[in-house]
Amino acid sequence: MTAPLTAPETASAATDSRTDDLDPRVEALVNEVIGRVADKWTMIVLEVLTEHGELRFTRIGQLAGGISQKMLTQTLRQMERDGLVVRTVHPVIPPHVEYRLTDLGYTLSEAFCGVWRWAEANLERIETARAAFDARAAR
Amino acid sequence: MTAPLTAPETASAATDSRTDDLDPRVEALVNEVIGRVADKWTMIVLEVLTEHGELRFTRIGQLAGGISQKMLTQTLRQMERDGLVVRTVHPVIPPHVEYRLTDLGYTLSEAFCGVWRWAEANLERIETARAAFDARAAR
DNA sequence: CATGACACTCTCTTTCAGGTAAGTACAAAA
DNA sequence: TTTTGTACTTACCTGAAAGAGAGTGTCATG
Repeated sequence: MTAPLTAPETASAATDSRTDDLDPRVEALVNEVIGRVADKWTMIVLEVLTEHGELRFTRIGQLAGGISQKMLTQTLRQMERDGLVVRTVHPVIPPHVEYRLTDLGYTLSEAFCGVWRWAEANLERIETARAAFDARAAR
Repeated sequence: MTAPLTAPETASAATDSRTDDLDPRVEALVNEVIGRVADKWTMIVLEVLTEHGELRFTRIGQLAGGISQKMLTQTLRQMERDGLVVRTVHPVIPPHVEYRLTDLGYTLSEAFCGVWRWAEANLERIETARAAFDARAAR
């Protein structure tokens, strides 16, 4: 048995090995939510909408840069489902659909801002660390 | 031409469509860093090490839950390379290797804490939104 | 001499995210 | 009548990620 690295459950079930520190199912949901939200395109769309306010489909695609229609639709749908954006359809002849962040979307955007700032602030440190590591490994 | 959704570059190169707000290459790097760091296993290992301090390989695997040795090694290597963890090898007979977060690792952990907290705080809102969306879509 | 402990490493196979390209619906404009 | 614009679907395909499972090196122990 070399696989998944399981904890020795045989030992004290009381002491436990701290598999859950807060809650069993909350942690799972939090992970799932983060997993979805930490998605590349979701983050980019979030940023685009944060900076430009209400936009329509094609425009978001342009501003996001390099996203396919398929992924854009998909991302937007998920975000709508999660309550991060509102989709407003104007029933006119050439379709006209607008997207904008909800309050929830904005708060998420702010939360991510911390990570974004961290990345910006520590870019150099990371590159230095990488260079050092690679140099060490080269031997 | 149905693909990648490009911006109309034909128009004023001066006005630009705000493809870069801060920096062309910095943004790319930031994205790359976030992409790596926002990885599922990286976040989990980060959390485990934040909460338990210095740990050895197998123990991290147990605490992370469900990670394969392969992914654990890979994740840990990347984190080491990026300067997020230090790997200490004690050259004894059955190998003994310990991992702990660097200062950089801690700061990242803190930055992520914001997102984590956001997820915890808004779980219900998200679930409600999803339920509402699914109900609407069911028609 | 076989076994076990520990931290990997290697290979094989499956899964799936995401890209490409084409199609749909509808009406107004050319 | 063909084209245009807009916001999507749908079908197909591929490369990369990740999981399973076995193998490696080393020495102490039984």
